[in-house]
Amino acid sequence: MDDQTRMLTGLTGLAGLAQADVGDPDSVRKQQSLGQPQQDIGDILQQIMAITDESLDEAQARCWPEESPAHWGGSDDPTEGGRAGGGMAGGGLPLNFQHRKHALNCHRMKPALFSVLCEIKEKTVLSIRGVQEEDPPDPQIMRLDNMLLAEGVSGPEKGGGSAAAAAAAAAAGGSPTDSSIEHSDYRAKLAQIRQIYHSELEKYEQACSEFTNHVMNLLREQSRTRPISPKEIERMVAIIHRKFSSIQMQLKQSTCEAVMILRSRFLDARRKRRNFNKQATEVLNEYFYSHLSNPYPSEEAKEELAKKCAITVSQVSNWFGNKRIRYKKNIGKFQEEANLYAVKTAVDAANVSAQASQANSPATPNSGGYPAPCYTPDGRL
DNA sequence: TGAGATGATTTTGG
DNA sequence: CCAAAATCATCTCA
Repeated sequence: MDDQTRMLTGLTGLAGLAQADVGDPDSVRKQQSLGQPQQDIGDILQQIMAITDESLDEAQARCWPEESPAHWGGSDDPTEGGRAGGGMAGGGLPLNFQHRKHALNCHRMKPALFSVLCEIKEKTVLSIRGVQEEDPPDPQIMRLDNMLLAEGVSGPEKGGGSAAAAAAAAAAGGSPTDSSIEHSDYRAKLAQIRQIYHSELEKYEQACSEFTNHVMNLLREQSRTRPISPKEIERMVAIIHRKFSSIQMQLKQSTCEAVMILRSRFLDARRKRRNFNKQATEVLNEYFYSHLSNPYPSEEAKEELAKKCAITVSQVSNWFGNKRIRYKKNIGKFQEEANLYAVKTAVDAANVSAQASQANSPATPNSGGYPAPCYTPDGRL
């Protein structure tokens, strides 16, 4: 960078240009001390301007001086280039394009000029572009990442996945035997998804790094002939990564969808609903009808019932919720059942041998609770 | 195979 | 937040 600043002090025209284009106050100061190589710089600058002013066709045409040798003159005199750039494009030039290019490349001022051009470019084009290209971590992709991690698709090999699945299975509250069968099935499918996901991800990553390398090499190569700063290359790499990450997001999205479908297929409790066994229903009904005036078992009662029926507490709650609403909705339909359990309870309580009774008197609402059938303690209705 | 039963989940209301 | 009510999805059985 030292070289560069030293060189800058001599850049009469360029400093002006930089100031005009970029508004860099420093360049004003820098142009005040003029060194010896002023002539050379002016010359090179003119040449550069001439090149940029030329159309591609003109430049190409000049690569072949033998086609119009008379046109080119023969002078190597640097003062020849002292005219305005625009004029050069129209009139005869002292050097053909390749010669000029070579001369420029070999010139000792070239690195300094190049870095100045890079700087100007950076400050104009790139800064404008940079405004809309800030990339905060995409919330969408973060969400997808989190979900994939939680489902055990990404992240550590087995631990996360089976733990999450086990937790889900436990939450679903199925019976241990068939849940383990379905569980292994689920795990197999999840592993399949996981494998596909990882292989695709690897493919994308490989393609991304290959492409990035390719572009970087290309830009490095080009940076020998046109002003490309390392920062610009960096920026390009960032752009490529953004593009690839948007592709990755699609992969993640579809993986998430696949996992969700799998989950709903295997782990949605409704999909593997089993009716409670007869004994369990009996226990629950017994409790319900014997507490018909207040069919709301306490937490302890629920736990007790859950244990007796080999189901979970929340299943007991569900059962009572369903039972209450369905009983209330259609008392008539449950009358027979109510009587049956009423008899049963009464008999148990009185500890006397009961005789079956087919009477079905209409239920009468009891105080504040659910309508209950009438019965006497000895089992007669 | 379809209607009703039933367990689970979601929505609603206090 | 809890229970009621509505709804869903599956099971059972004629």
